[in-house]
Amino acid sequence: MVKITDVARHAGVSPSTVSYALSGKRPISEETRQRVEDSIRELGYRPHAGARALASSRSNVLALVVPLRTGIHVPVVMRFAVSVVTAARRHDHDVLLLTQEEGEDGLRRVADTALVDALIVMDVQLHDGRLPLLRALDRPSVLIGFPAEPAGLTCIDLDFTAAGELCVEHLAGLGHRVIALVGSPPEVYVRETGFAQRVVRGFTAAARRNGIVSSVHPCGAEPAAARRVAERLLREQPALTGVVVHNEPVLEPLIDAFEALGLRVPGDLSVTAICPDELAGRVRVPVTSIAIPADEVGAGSVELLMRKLGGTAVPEATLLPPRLTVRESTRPRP
Amino acid sequence: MVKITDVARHAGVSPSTVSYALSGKRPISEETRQRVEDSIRELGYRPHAGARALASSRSNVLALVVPLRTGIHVPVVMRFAVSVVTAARRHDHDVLLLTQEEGEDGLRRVADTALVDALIVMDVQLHDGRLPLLRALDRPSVLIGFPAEPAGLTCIDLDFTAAGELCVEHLAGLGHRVIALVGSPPEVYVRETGFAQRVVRGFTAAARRNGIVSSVHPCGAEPAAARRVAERLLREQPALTGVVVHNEPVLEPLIDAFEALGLRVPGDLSVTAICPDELAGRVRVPVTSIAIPADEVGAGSVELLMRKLGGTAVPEATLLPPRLTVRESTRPRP
DNA sequence: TTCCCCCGTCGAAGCGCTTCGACGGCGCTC
DNA sequence: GAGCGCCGTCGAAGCGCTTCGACGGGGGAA
Repeated sequence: MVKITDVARHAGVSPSTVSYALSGKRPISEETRQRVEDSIRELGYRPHAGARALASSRSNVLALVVPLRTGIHVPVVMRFAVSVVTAARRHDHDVLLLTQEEGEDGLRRVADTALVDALIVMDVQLHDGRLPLLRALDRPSVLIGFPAEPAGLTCIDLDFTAAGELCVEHLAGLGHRVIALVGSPPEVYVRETGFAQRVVRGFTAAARRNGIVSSVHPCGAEPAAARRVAERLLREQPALTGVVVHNEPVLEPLIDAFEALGLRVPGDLSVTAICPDELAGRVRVPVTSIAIPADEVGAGSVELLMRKLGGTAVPEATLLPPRLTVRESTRPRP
Repeated sequence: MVKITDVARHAGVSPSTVSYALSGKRPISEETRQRVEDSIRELGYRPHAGARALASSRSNVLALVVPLRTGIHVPVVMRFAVSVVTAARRHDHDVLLLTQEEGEDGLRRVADTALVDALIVMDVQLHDGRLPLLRALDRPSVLIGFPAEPAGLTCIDLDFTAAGELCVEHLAGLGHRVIALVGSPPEVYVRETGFAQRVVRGFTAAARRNGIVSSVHPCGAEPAAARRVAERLLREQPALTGVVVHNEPVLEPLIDAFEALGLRVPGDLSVTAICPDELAGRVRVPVTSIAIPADEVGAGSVELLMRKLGGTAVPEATLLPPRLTVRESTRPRP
């Protein structure tokens, strides 16, 4: 293994000069820096991560806690994870993967052993047991999602309330007067996952504001559940002309079910969704939708952490505004 | 921060004794160990990961490279990742997440900086550019999947050839004489991803051996592609009574498409799949399937790495035997 | 011309842990 | 009863890096 002293000797400088040339924490003449860089390249020097972490008390590693519960859409989680890794690399950091399963102990462990400098926690519940720990930890953290009481924490997410509202406004603008929200699986609401409830709140508020008849229907992730919901909607809301879907795996089956029941999309029924663009565009009838901005959220959470690590204050709440993309599944009320 | 010297002082022993009590690398009297453990608990001591890594030249971190290409089923990737993390934790290791995007440089970086002790690489291509690097690296690695030339490497995966065969044998045993394989998206074959081609090979060989008329059909991941394949099969193979599906997202849409074309499953058509059990059981007609043993593969890859890190020799190839679970989608030929 | 300051560099002191050699003391063996 | 060996523990030497204080020399100000 080639170490910093080897580079120093080869470049004819002291180890500290090599270190400063690398970190830029003190001025180094252009000429010396060049020599050092040449030596580094020539010898293939790579600083030892552990030694660096020990001396600088910075590991340059971020912890990412991913959820593995039922009812959450795995591809979205993966997109978050990938964007976090990519953004972290841009800041010369790596990402340690933790599963929800390890829970609080895992968080405490990686923080206390100084394995990581900071933490990103996904899938936050409204009353999440990890919140006190995160507040108490001596390391910065960012939550993807909002708990009921976010004071003292840093949170980032799509503004799901506004997303629910925006879907309704869009349908209202097209003249629809009776609409329904097909939501996440029941267990997601039972767990009090913030984002699902926020969609409901936005949806309901906007409907009331627009004098629209509305109803909310949690729905399992299986096609059969979608069919049941579709049948029930037709039965109970015969005047229905607009549907908002917040449940990825069920989007296409639901449209199929409506069509099987004789309702054309968008002819008889306008459908909007809150889901990844990729999914919305891939459905048989491309669906007007609000994207889950996984990349922005992932990159944003890393950005926030970097600022906190740098000692800069950051806002406690970062809500990304929803953007609605009109596709072929919505149309003015006939 | 409480360090090992604090614990030592508190327990009335030397730091090295604390270290040995923790690692068990030298005998420590039961009484002393007890005192040390009490002190550790009382003071809330956590060894500093960087210091440990520096002194022991072991970081207790594994690198996991996850794919993010199109055509591979994300939930399966996630299951692998989670099982790797879980297994790693059982061996007191953590997992660093790398994306394919970083490529060879990322692998070299985490290995050379001693950030990780060993590497797990998923989604290996038949002629993967990373293979020479992995062979040259001074750190052990395990591939999930098999390249064309696995000599000098350690690989683990489901025996996809045997899986393809087993599906055919099952259908043959039920009397089916004309069968088709609906495979992964075309790009997966173009990339020469080992597992997809192995299924084809096993499928074809077993069909020939059993005197069965067979055909292979790559298929995109969208429902529309499934419908096209279903129509084409009916047109070109009117005598078809058995289908093997190796394409997760398309499994249910394909069955729907067959039924829409008037073919009942399993009445007119027997269907088997190679896919996660979770998916197979969730389809409207629960599908006879061979599971992707993500947990065994993930845990197995960690186990192999641990043995390699321990200096034990391990087999170059570990092929997990396929297990077929009979559900409701297969039936003797009418 | 002199003084001061700052730029660029060096040396040394750790960061917190592991590990190796050493060393008492006890129980055996012969 | 003397000696050998082993068990349990200690002390010290690093592991490879960062960082702090120090210092020589050159340029600008007075």
